Amino acid sequence: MVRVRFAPSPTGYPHLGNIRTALFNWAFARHNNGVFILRIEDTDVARLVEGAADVILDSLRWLGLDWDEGPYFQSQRLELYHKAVDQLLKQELAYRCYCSPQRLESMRQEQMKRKQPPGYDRHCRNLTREQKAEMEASGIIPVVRFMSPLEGQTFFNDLLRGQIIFENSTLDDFVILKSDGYPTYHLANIVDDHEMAISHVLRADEWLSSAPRHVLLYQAMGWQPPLFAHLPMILGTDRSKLGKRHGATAINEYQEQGYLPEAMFNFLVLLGWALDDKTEILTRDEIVKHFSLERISKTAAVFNKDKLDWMNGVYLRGLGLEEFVQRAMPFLGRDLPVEISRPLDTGYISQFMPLVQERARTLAEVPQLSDFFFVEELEYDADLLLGKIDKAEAVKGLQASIARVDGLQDWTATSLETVFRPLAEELGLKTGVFFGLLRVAVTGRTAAPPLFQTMEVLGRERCIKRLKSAIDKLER
RNA sequence: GGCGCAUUCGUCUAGGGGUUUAGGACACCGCCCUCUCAAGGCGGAGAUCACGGGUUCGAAUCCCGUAUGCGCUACCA
Repeated sequence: MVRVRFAPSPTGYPHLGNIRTALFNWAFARHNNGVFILRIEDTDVARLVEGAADVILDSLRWLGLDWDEGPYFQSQRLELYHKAVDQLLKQELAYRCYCSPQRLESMRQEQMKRKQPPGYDRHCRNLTREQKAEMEASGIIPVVRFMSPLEGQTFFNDLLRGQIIFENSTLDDFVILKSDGYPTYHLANIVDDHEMAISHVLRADEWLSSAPRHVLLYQAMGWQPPLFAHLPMILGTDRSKLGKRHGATAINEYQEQGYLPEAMFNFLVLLGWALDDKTEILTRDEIVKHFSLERISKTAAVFNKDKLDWMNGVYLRGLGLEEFVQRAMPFLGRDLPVEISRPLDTGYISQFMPLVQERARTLAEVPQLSDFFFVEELEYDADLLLGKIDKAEAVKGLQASIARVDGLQDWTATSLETVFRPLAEELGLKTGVFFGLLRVAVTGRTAAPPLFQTMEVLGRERCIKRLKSAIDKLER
């Protein structure tokens, strides 16, 4: 039975890398009809970020990474860890350490200065009974350290990278229980993974170095360790570990920026995993069907926003009109100028959304792509009207247009086109130039959806008003 | 500094000894379509597969070194 877990710590908002790890775990579980467990590793009271756990849960829900068990909170399972610590203490596989943070700090400084590998000097490892009693009496609250073997090797088989071997002499006596009574990651992690019968630990590469500690702890507890696979990391553009200085990294920011969860899902799975030599767009079902550890790459991946944008556009265009409108609505409400009265008219919006849908790469672009459909007064620089023609020609063209269109029988894209094409010729203007003039007059910009379709949606009244206002602008 | 992992176009990747003149995608450039933009179609440029040694009839693919990058080296996860 495959049982995997995603075990984030609520010390910050989940970034792309965290979520990609969650995604791989989820996909692995679903592919194997296994169980996906969510566990919040909130053992660092000092760095805990208010609300982070909720953001983590929301982000997972947003991407549809549903969990079968949990969320468990380690802060509510302290007895479990204390029990393990007691066992290790009793077996003399761990010991209390009374060293002050100051002593540890100066020890490290000294080691650095001498270019020695930093690590706990095992000062408290061999305290005499009397010394221990003395320390206890002094009122110092100790930490508990694991008694690492001084020689030999610790090894395990990483599912992705093969046999990994560490010299025990390079390991120090790491802390397993802090003085505030909370366990460290290392201890809590192995206790819970054992307790929850985790079969595979799929976690980021950054944990590889501490894996031998975990193996040692499993051995000390007399437990069978799970299988390990250390996943490649996701790096920033500068190839370093993802962090705040890389701009938007928290997954919820992408939601706010108008990325579709299904696009994000697809994009993220391809950061470190590939189906074959050409498939880029995969449905969630296809991913579940084909996902396998063997096809996970071993090298860290740089996050490429351009490709995400492209992929999001693909998904956006694949949406049905109604679906697209529904998804775009919150963004229109949020970003359209405040003067535009709400609630927005869905019927009207649905008329031009097909035009916008083809052009948007994110939902957040929808408002700026379509604001001229809403706004009463267009604001633009009159010079835009004068692309390749002079003022007189422009005014003449606009006046002729108004005259021609004022009494037009039916106001549709096709009928408008049959009016304006000949008019361009009459005016001696290339269609590109003439239509460009009209486009600016009607939309206030040089790049917009097809002119006549736009005019049809805008309606006669509004179009004529805008043509007139363009003349005003020129003559002002 | 020590330990560990990694190294194929700018980026994401395919490749698991001969089928490779190293394939695809994003981005980039050009052409087509076209009222602009976008989308789409076609084409192009872009990787001496980090480097150096082996093994082999034959290596991007296996082995060993070197270099570089990243990670860890906390009473953080």
